[in-house]
Amino acid sequence: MDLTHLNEAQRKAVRTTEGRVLILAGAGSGKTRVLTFRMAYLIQEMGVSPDAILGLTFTNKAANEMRERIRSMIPHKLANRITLSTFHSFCLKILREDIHYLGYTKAFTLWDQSDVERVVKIIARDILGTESELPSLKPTFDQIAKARSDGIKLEDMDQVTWHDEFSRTVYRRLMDAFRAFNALDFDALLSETVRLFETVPDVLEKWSSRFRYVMIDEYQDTNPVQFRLTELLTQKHQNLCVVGDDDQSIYGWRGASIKNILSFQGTESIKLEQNFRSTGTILEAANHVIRKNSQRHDKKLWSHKGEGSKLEIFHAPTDENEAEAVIARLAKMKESMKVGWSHFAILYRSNALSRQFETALMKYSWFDSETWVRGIPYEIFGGTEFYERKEIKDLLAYLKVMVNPKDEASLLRIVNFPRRGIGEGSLDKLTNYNRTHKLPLFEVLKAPPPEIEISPKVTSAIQSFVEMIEEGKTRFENDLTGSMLWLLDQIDYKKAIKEEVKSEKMQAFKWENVEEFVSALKEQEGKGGLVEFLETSLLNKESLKSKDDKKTNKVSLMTFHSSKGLEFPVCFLVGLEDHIIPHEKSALEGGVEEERRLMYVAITRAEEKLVMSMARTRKKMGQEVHSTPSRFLMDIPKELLNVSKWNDLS
DNA sequence: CGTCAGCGGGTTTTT
DNA sequence: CCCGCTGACG
Repeated sequence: MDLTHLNEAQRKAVRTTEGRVLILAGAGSGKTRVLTFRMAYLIQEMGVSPDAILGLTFTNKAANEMRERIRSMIPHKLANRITLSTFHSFCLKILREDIHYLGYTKAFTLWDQSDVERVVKIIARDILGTESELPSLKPTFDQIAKARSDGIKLEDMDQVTWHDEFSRTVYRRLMDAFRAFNALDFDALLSETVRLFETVPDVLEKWSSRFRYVMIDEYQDTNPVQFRLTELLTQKHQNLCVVGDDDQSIYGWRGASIKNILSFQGTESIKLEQNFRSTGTILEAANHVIRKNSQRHDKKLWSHKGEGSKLEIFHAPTDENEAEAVIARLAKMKESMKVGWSHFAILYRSNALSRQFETALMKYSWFDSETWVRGIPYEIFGGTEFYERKEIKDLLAYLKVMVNPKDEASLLRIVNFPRRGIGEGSLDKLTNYNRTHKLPLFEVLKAPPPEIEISPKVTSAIQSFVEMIEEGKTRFENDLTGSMLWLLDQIDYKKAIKEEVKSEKMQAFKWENVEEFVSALKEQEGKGGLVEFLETSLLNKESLKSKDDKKTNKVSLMTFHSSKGLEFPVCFLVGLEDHIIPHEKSALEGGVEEERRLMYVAITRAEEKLVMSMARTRKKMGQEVHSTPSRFLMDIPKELLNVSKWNDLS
């Protein structure tokens, strides 16, 4: 295999196939390239069967990208046999095969955050009784989320310092609910797989003997449960290659444990420090910012691209001025560089900052082939995802109930939406009954026991609801799209939207989403049934989003977090003020190191030019506040900077 | 049972 | 300032 186009460190990483290998891959150092070469090398040079190789990533995008690259290197037939998926899809695959050992059935459904929150609320109300006021559940959610991503088991719960007994009880009952409702959420996919491996040795034996070579991407983002999972999976063959960059660990607040990469017990450690993305000046600035951190593997990025231009920085009087100045510079650069809008990205710490840049982009007029155009095309990445939208979740809930009638979170979501006269009073009686008798709610709806007092009106509403679900179940088995149209008609969803939101614009938007949902379903037609559709819509949201937004001629707007892994010729880092970055809330809990890494991630997105900006006063939650430049800017040597006046474009 | 006003809460979100 | 949820009313 030809490895001559790799540098020395990359070659070493590809050739070191045995044992526990740590590859510290700096930003833009060709990490994906190394991983794919390594897989191809294992197959072609070491004679390893592709069936014995497992590659785990965090995103579908990364998994797909790797698959594509591998397919260009080795025969498709071989490439397709490599198991290359996200942690979550991989666990799903295992659980669909073996979850019966844990008391679920294979038809289990997936819950998203809102389903879990709904159930936690029910549990909380049940514990506290209907009379007392429901306290804010946020601390409880946070505690439970932390315990779950740390993989604290129920029997070990004493180890946790619980804020109060309440959270502990909720946690226990949430875990019971998963089993009772035959449902799992994202965290449970991982933790139940670990539990399965730990309690059923045969299952662990089956999966761990199959994968002789395991590779983990973005290892700095793994949480303790994922750590445990990979350790279990590789304990037999001990060939584990982890790739990551501790300097880009920015998801600690979500449970990721930077310790996993900092104290990885390996037989070999390789650093990739040559950067193929950015100019020397950009890298030097980045190096200066990150080296102040104490908890890190020492690394220093360098590149062959030459020094490049200095980093531009300016300080505007107000946030509005800042946005206007950024857009004016952006437009001017586009003109002089003769490039498309997609060469530019505007990156910010938090979503709230995007507004003024949107406004400025929409207001800006520019000259395009002999005509004046008002508004620069842009796209906001992140934001409310398609599948997070209420109308989509409602429809998903209908489908989930048809697949798994035990799924009470989904059932409660739709039993009276759109309104069909099954009010809270009647529902309370029904849920009380089903909980005391330990029956699935849907069974109770099917045959409401006579001792429950419900009006005939409500009874008949329940009956027709049940009949509709039952009929839908049969319909969806043969035809997805047609059945969906039938369902939309049955529940008169168009009318429901009209009643829900006033503005016609919003109604049209929501209906468009529904139509998009139907076409997503159409695409699934022939590829699989409802179960598969529900899986992709929850675990692979990206693939079902409208595809036309790729490679379009638009300016990209996104948070520092969402920009990880991406690159743009020109990046504008905006709102670089103390309290924004480092964020005031992170500063308190010693999270400043993570904020610094976030700043580092943002800087290293730029290939050619980097422009940084801030404002002296900013509107924050309706109020004017004064702000000062980010302390991280002080770590960039003056000679790398070109300080300009905010309103001076020359 | 359904509607609307008034209140609390607002950092980041790969799956 | 802007949102979603709760709880008091019609």
